[in-house]
Amino acid sequence: MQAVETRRELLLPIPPGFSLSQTLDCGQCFRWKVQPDGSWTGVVEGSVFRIREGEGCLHIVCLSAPHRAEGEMSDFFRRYFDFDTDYRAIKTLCGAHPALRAAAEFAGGIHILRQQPWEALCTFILSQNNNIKRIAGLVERLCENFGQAIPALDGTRYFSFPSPEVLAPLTAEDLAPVRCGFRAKYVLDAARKASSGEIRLEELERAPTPEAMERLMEIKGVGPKVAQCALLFGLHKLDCLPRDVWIGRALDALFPEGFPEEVLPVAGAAQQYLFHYVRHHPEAVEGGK
DNA sequence: ATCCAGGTTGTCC
DNA sequence: GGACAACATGGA
Repeated sequence: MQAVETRRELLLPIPPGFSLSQTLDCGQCFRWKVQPDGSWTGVVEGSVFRIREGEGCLHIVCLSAPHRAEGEMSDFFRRYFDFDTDYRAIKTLCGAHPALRAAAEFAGGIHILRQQPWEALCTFILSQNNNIKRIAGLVERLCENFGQAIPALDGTRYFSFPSPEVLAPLTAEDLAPVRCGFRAKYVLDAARKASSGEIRLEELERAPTPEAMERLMEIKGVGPKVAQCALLFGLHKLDCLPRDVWIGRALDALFPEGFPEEVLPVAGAAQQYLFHYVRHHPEAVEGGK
């Protein structure tokens, strides 16, 4: 089946196993909201979209002024949703390990999104020592206060994610309305280093993961976990295995001998299955509770 | 009221 | 090197 596209709408066939709701609600992104009818609305790279899954397709509507030319939306979303990566192969790798197999069976509809590097870095700086619900609130207020308003068809106010250049000159007091507490100074340091070119996020894609991590950790408030999240979700480095409290518990309980070596190259995806699984089955890693 | 959340920093040893 | 409190905020 082929993608069907007009200037504002797109019917995009989905690969087997993909799940829109799992992908948008697994803690890798914070700007998609589920609507009462089950569709999702969100802002990606300055445009507003509404998406629903059905009949083996993604039904995508652009609610803002289309930024892409005719025919370009399908390539854009194929890439955003990572439809060209073979997740079946990843799940086959996971299948050799009972715990990973269970996680992959439960959460195997997840794809690792290709988010903007700056947005991924910034949102995961805000994520530290925080819960997903509140992270989403911080991100929303950051965008409302410092992003650009985007006119949309549905009468709702949407905002772009603020660029490093917009944030760099601000002070921690300026960020008060975001209510992100001690994280404000971290966001500002990241914005300054990204906007000055001291750290060029896009160029880190070429660097090996350990080297890219070292660069990112030059930013105040960026440690190994946030760096790995920025690389996994913003630069699609699938070998990253960010270790938060949930994943830490899961790894301790399920892989005391260490994470299976043959899965390491795609540990980021496997990790995301695990994360989604233990969030819904905390008893599976009982002991840490 | 105390604990916890997709952690990191600064300060002790 | 490792251990540990402190850090803002808000929900359970």
